[in-house]
Amino acid sequence: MSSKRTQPARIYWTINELSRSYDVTPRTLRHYEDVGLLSPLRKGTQRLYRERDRVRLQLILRGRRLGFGLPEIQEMLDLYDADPTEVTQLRHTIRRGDAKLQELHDQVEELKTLIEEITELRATMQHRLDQILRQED
Amino acid sequence: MSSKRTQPARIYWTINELSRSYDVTPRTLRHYEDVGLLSPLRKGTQRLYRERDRVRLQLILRGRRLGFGLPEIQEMLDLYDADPTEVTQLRHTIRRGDAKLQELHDQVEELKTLIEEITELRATMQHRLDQILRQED
DNA sequence: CATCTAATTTACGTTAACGTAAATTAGATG
DNA sequence: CATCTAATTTACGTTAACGTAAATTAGATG
Repeated sequence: MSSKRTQPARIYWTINELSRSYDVTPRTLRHYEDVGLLSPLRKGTQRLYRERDRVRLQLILRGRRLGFGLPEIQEMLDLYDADPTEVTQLRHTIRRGDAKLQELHDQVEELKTLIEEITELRATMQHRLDQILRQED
Repeated sequence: MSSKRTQPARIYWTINELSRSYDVTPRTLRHYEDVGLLSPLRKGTQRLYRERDRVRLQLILRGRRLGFGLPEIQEMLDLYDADPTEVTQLRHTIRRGDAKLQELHDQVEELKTLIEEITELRATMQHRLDQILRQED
């Protein structure tokens, strides 16, 4: 098992640094904070994002690419925040994790079905194309 | 190869019949028509949905479950409407189908990664829970 | 101290995907 | 013909996820 706890190259990022490296606007980062997805530190009035915020942002953006809404992304991020000393919390969080996993598996299945259908459609069109081109000779 | 062209049980559905069987409101069906996703016949002023509209509606609703927007769903539906006698159209549609397939494959990969992460998180929480319960004895 | 620059807050604007209410119409039925 | 019922159109409303503009602030620099 490879050890975790590798030193991150940096400790703090400003809003502009973080927004540039993930190709989002500062406004987007502030919005994610407004709805509770991120919670950077403050140095006076300025936001300071830590490694934790960076990781969360990556999860958020992947969630968006996958078509999830921010509330649903929130639910998934919450899974990472269960107090590991509280039996009740652990039990509940495991249950919700299982439910989410079920949904995600279903979604993979639907995506695969869609891929199959388009693949078959593609093949049909290719055959038609080949037929036409052969007739032209 | 099983023959296609099975007789559908019915030929026409009204907007209420269709909306009930797919658990959407009539307004939703009208909206999909407004944006060009469906195009039912008219008997006077009344809409008549055919088998084709039913199939399209299924594709639309699956697209929505997968998190796609209506314009993106439109693109995918367009793949089914290429004129199979036009070489140029076939070529273009095959290309766009391939591009879409690439995106869908990427999306499956991201989903699988997400599933793996949550699965591992679940395992970690289960271990913590087991530890705590053992200590209580 | 004056001037930049990066960041901030406030607040109104926009797009997508319908919801909802109101007024109208077309057949079916007694 | 009167009355229902299922549909229709019109048009304004709502939520999500930010965009955008304006006014303000906090350090950094000459």
